[in-house]
Amino acid sequence: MATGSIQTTHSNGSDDVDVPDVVVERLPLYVRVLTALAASGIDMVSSEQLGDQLHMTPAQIRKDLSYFGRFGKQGRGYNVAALVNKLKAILGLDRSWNACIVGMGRLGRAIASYPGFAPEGFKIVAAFDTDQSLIGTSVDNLPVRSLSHIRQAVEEDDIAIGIVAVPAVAAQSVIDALVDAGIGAILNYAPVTAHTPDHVKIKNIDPVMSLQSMTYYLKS
Amino acid sequence: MATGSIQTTHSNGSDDVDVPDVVVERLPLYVRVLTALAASGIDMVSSEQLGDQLHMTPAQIRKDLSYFGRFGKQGRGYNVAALVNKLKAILGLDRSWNACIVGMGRLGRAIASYPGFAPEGFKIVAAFDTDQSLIGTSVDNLPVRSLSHIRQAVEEDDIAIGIVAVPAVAAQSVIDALVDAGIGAILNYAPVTAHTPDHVKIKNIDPVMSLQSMTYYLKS
DNA sequence: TCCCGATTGTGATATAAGGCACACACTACT
DNA sequence: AGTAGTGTGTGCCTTATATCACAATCGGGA
Repeated sequence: MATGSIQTTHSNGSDDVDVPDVVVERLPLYVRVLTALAASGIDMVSSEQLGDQLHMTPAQIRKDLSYFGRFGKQGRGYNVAALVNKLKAILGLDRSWNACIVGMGRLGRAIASYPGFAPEGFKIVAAFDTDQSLIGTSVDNLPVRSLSHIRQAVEEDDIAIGIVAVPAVAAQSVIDALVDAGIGAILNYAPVTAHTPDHVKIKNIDPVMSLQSMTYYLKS
Repeated sequence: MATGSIQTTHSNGSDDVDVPDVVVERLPLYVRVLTALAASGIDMVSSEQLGDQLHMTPAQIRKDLSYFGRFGKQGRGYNVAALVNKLKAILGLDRSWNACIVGMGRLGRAIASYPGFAPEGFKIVAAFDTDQSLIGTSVDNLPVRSLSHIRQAVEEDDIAIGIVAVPAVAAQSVIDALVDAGIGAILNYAPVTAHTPDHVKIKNIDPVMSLQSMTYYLKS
């Protein structure tokens, strides 16, 4: 089970082992504030300043960063531009990624035309559905194809990410198909607890569930 | 800081203290699978069966439930219908909740016309924007009003939840306005780390950030 | 009625995450 | 060059979360 692990803290190169998921999930947050700081002309920042912005303790930020190297200078803090570049490289955000959407109903179309992905390097290059009346149509110049073409498309277009926007009942089989086609990560909008093999990351977007847990605190 | 807390495990009534957030966040998951089980005619379920479906250990499910009471029977498991009702009551899902949307751009309109909220008891009863060219228009029979009317609307329409779909730069001030108007929970779609006072829950929906953390595992 | 197989609820234990606090490093100023 | 001030990186401790494992309890069949 638990692998005896040494946290080698080399300053360069990619990580050696076992960075906790929670840490990885915070990195995009750091990238975001750092990018904003850079845009406003700030070029040096301390973990305390970052902590103020993010409502975290400075120690947590320093420790998170220390999983990947030594990026700061004592007495000075972090160079904003350098750190943002390092973090982007660590996250693999120094390149662009191709994604496909499965499910071109109302939700899928909204996602396809969401303008927030492209500027961050996520390109939606293919769209699939099983509904014959949708296949052949286009959404924002993106032709909707039959789901049966997915395997071929993943290879040809180097698609690493699948976005699932199908009804709950269809979700697991679509996810299986994506996994089978060789996709590496899935963003799932369907309200189901889907299963993937360990080598395929999956994250769920579920506004209803978010609301359903917040009401607990409302019914004071 | 930490309140010396006794975990009173009364079977009835609402909780007394301090249930961890992680536990509350899992409850909607339980509600969902239990509802599905009920729909397929199953009326008794064990923690092991639930664990299989949700990919969790049975012990975790039992312990989560034990924060709120004793719902199972030894040797038999849980009565599906009874448990789902209990959990819904605990989460405050045995009633409906009114919500408003702020920001009626592309994203706000997509959220407003998303058909998934109403069946779960979340009613979007008001929409706001600051853009004069949007105010007065309607989205799915929902009139878009000036943000300056928010306080009045929250009181008159008993709005407990605010959904934020404005650009990043405007988000914090909109959130402040919602807090000020007396809202109790916020679902934030803007890509910012927003701050609220302790008594106002906030949850973020951010597909881009989800993608940005998954790429870490892709860049093998 | 009594016993057997099943499954809960929960104290105790293990693991994971977070925070503290300080030695060390770097800059600037005299 | 020496010194004061600042802020990192990290060992150690605290807190939070997950899991184990077992006594207590239930229903059903002999």
